Amino acid sequence: MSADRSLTVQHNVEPSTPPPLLVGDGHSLAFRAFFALPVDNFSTEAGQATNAVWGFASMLAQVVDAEKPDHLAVAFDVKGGTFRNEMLPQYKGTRDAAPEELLTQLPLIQRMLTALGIRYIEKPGYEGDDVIATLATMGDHDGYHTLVLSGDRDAFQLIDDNVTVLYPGHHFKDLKHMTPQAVVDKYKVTPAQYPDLAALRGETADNIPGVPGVGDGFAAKWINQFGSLDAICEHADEIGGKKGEALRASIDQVKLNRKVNALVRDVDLGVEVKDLTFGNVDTDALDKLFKELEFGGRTRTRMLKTFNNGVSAAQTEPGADTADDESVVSLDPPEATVIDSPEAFDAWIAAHRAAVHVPDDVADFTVAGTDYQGADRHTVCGDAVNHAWTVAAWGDVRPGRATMQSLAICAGDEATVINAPIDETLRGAVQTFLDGEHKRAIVHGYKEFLHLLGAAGLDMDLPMFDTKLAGYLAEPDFHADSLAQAAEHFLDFHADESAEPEQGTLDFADETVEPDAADDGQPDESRLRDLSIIRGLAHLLGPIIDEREQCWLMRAVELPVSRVLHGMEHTGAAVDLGRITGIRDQFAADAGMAQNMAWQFAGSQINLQSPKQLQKVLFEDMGLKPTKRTKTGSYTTNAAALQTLYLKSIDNEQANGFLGALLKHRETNKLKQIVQTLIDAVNRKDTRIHTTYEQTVAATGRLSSTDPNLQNIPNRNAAGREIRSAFVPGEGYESLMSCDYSQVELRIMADLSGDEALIEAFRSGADFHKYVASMVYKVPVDEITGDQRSHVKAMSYGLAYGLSTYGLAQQLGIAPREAEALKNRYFDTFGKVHDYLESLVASARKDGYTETIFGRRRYFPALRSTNRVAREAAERAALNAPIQGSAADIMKIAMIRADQALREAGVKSRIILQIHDELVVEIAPGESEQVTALVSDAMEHAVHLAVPLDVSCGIGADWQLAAH
DNA sequence: GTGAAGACGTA
DNA sequence: CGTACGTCTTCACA
Repeated sequence: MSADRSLTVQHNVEPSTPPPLLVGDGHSLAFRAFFALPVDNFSTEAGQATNAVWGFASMLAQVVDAEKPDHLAVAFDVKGGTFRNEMLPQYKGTRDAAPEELLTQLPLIQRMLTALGIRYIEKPGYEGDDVIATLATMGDHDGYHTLVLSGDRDAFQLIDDNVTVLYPGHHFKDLKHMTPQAVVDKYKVTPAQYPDLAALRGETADNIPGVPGVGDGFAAKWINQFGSLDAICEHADEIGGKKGEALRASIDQVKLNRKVNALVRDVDLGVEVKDLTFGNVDTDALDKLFKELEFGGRTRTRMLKTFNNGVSAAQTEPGADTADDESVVSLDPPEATVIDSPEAFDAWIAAHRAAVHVPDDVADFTVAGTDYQGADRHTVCGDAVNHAWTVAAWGDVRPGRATMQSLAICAGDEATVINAPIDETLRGAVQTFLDGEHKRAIVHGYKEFLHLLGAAGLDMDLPMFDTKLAGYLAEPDFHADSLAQAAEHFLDFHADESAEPEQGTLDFADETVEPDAADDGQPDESRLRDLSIIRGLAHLLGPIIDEREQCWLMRAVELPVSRVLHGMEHTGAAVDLGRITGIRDQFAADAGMAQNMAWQFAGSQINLQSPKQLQKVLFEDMGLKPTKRTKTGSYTTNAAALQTLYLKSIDNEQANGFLGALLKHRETNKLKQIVQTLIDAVNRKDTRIHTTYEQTVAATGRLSSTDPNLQNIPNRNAAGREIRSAFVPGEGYESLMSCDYSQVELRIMADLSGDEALIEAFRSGADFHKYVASMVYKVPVDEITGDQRSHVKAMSYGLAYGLSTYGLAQQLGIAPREAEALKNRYFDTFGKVHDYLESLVASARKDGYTETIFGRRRYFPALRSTNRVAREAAERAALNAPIQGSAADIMKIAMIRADQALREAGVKSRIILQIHDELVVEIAPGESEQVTALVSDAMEHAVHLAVPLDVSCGIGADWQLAAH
């Protein structure tokens, strides 16, 4: 990670073209905004949804900022049918197909456009697309360069040298500039031919059927072969095969499609392009509207900045607004006082204590004695987040090498800054403050903060609120790498370049700092800004967390787990350097041998790590028949493919020999690389590896591990497992213990589904998979074959992933029909599991999100995608999220309980690693029995389910030997 | 130098 | 055509 990171600014690189005319497709934008933003977060007190309005404003502003048009208009559909309905009865004007909650927002959007001084145009009997086509044609005629902002591909027919369509990608942000060349590249036809292609293919979103079995590819092929749709129809008889047959069958439909998708370019709009200027916002109307919609001043400022020419937002900052708009928190940096004596510190705290109001019942929430079964999860932070101490520190947060540069405490609009090094007496004063006030403090990234504090000899018990964790709970699919990114995402606050931290200073918690960091004693402006950003985030996120009843999740689970993780990272895992370098050398030797052998067979020294070179050797030089393709269309050379090729090439001595050596090289070289990465990560001071656990990355609630990743150390085969023997107890410790949950996810499914048969399978205490197999196949347990057991096992595990029968068949090497039969038998036996899994997807579709046992949410906007692949992927993820997430919650609670139990027992043993369902504990001499009992109890009783949680523990002289 | 692609390690 | 991650190497680009 580098310290000198600059914000990436999107520049539109078209210096030669004049400022263009921008025409927006109002309906398409509103639709997009509606589905992109959760209604929950965007509704007025009265219940009016505002997500589409806000999203519309934000998207349009974004595009105007990027493209800087000098003329602007937005086209809308008009309610009721158009001429198209008469031609095609099932045709749905997009407007009539929209959900009610979106429709009520369209008038608000139009009101907003009027207030912003932007022309919107609608024409009865026509669609917005026709208006756009007409404007683009008029613009073309008048010499403008026109940009059409639309997510509707019908607009592609308008593209020429003077008309570009801005087509949103997966994220609205990455707009594709669709030029004639871009259309040809993507579809292999010209923009003018695009409607022909669309007519053949159909448009599922508009309920327009095309030729069955014909997609973009075939449509383009025919168009290029015959020149046009008309010509294709004339020569339909000459096209063979099923597709030709299908074409002839739907020829009338296709012709109709073509009529319907042709846009009208000469609607009488009663305006001229030159009149479509903008830049005069009616601030009174806008303020009135935004007040109704309960939009904050930040949105207002953004709108004025983009749409109000000449008049700066600051000048028109509303005076009347401030009275009724307490919701706006200033992001101006606080006034700072640098302090270097305990007396001054105490005085500053005393003087600012009055600005902090946190009710005792909020402050005194404690985890001790909390019932993790969730009897009382209705704790709230309420308004306290706006009246707390904001505490932050800056420096290098990497575990094992953390250093703190400065620390700041903020109350109200003022802050005190303490620069390192902190002398003994001042440190005492600060520690006293932290001990007394931690419950009234908000931070951003408690774990990172603890690393910084620790570097200065300080510590702080659980704070009241953590904006990093809150942001993660609010939106687990979004991940900010820095505080600045969080500010951008949640607060729409863009750090301007002049305020960029100067070289060497560092961010908050996520990056390293140059040793020569500026040290003039003056508080850095960007650090003070960080404080106000944290306050802004708390102000925004506090109510969201409260409203979703996730305050308990943050305070009783995430924050305590942060503290445990800090300890694990700080402690690190001890490594036997001699052993690990020996392992590395062995793998290196094996890999070298395999490489030489592969080179001999190949006859040249190709790079075995280059898929590209391998493709050439295997599929061109040796002429082997490829198995599968990668997503980009080239032939895969992955292990599965190589294995298949290897087995098929027994009679080809050269290929067979090469493939064997290549497979061997793949395996050993990978292991060598893994081991080398670990060696590089060993901290020379203590010969331990200090990983970093990311608590806000995995969307399901799991942790992840980086720098290095200690959650993917090989464990599946003997050679790889050997690496684990290099992890050993450190100085003063005698062994390692590994405890893991068996089948947690399946147990969660048993509990949540309430399936009596599956619950019984777990309660019986027998070999679980064998027992399930006997139920599925209806034969006694002792007659279950190895195949039956493994098939059922794969089925069980596949359930939680949304595994298809095809995938199951492939994995087990059986026929799809057999897999189908297995699935049917399985669900006959465990019917409630089936119903439960379906209900997960159904409720996600209905509510937009899934929830774990403890109320952790994940949102799935893609469930409403018209793209089948995307939608089905979302369905599988929605199925998996509550199961994987609940397992993650349970493990987090187990970690908190285990850590607490070890502390209370006063033992030296400590948790050092977590691998999703496994904990590794470093055991001090004489503590093994006691610690085994404490940790396994903490894990087994983390929650109470309808089935027992089974934990198995093992102890050994290294991690490998601790396996059980 | 940066980013995408491909590969592969874990639960 | 199975979820969730992180990291390495190569290769094409700036």
